[in-house]
Amino acid sequence: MTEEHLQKAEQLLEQSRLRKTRPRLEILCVLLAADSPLTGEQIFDRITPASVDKATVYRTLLLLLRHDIVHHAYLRNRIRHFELAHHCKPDHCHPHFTCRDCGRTVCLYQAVVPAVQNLPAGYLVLHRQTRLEGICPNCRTEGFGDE
Amino acid sequence: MTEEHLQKAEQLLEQSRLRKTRPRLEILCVLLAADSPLTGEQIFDRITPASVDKATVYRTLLLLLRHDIVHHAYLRNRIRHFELAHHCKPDHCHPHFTCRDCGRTVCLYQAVVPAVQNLPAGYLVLHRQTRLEGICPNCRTEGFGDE
DNA sequence: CTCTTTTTGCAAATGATTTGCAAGAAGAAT
DNA sequence: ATTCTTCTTGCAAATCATTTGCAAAAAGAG
Repeated sequence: MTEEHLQKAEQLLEQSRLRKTRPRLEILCVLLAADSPLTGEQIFDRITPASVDKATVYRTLLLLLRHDIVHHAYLRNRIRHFELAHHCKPDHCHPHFTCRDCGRTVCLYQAVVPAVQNLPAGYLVLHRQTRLEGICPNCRTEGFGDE
Repeated sequence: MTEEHLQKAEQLLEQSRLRKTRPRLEILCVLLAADSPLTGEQIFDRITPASVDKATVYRTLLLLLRHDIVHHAYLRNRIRHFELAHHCKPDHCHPHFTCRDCGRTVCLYQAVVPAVQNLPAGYLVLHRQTRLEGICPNCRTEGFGDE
């Protein structure tokens, strides 16, 4: 929990006029330090041990979700993953790539998702989400070792 | 459970060399008759009452998933939705549209999803999934009534 | 510093999905 | 058709992520 993250966390709460409490700051700092979406459990584990209850973690994530400070996605299984909404445009999130080999998920911030073509008339799209599945660069090169 | 669906269901099981059992046929018929992805619970409810155990429904769906006869997606909440893989190409499913108003999800079979642009080098994409959220034509026109 | 309103911790509840296990079908072999 | 072996099912109980009730504790206003 660096000083820089802490300040950013406070700023995020201020912007939404939310009280600055210990659990909220802890959770935001964890998310600020993360480089991929995390589950509630993972967030709980990364918080200063036992300083925040798990129920509070989930409750807080729901709050942050309502204030659009974090976004969530179901990446692989039925477990929800959370990440800061930083890199998301109002109408769509960056795509998520999940590796079938190592199971890791990465956010592809720089990738561009073109609009869906040939949409039937009458649908108003407010939000888009793209999930990619495959083999990550890491796992692809690893195979070469023993062939 | 029409005769036509029953035949199609048997055919699907044959193709994967799976035993034709009562629960499997029932479940496939439900999915063949559905026009949108269904949850395990919904499938259970639509089956001839009490003829199949709920655990069997889930177990069977997992089996069909492994044989690529059905696909699944998390559409709104943590609940899994299942549908026949019929309309899916090997590398991607049709997009799903979920209405924020009525909550219904529809499959947009005719929509075209362009490939993601500017993907970082080294990623091998095997599967794509697109989720759209917004207002459906039905809910959009409904608003005009009382304004 | 007091007071009012939110939040939190703790424990227990939920609810979708899984799993263990013995009884019951499917399909192959006889 | 009957037997046999293997795969499936039903039932009940277990999981596990997530929620919820409630009284105690903290935040921020006055």
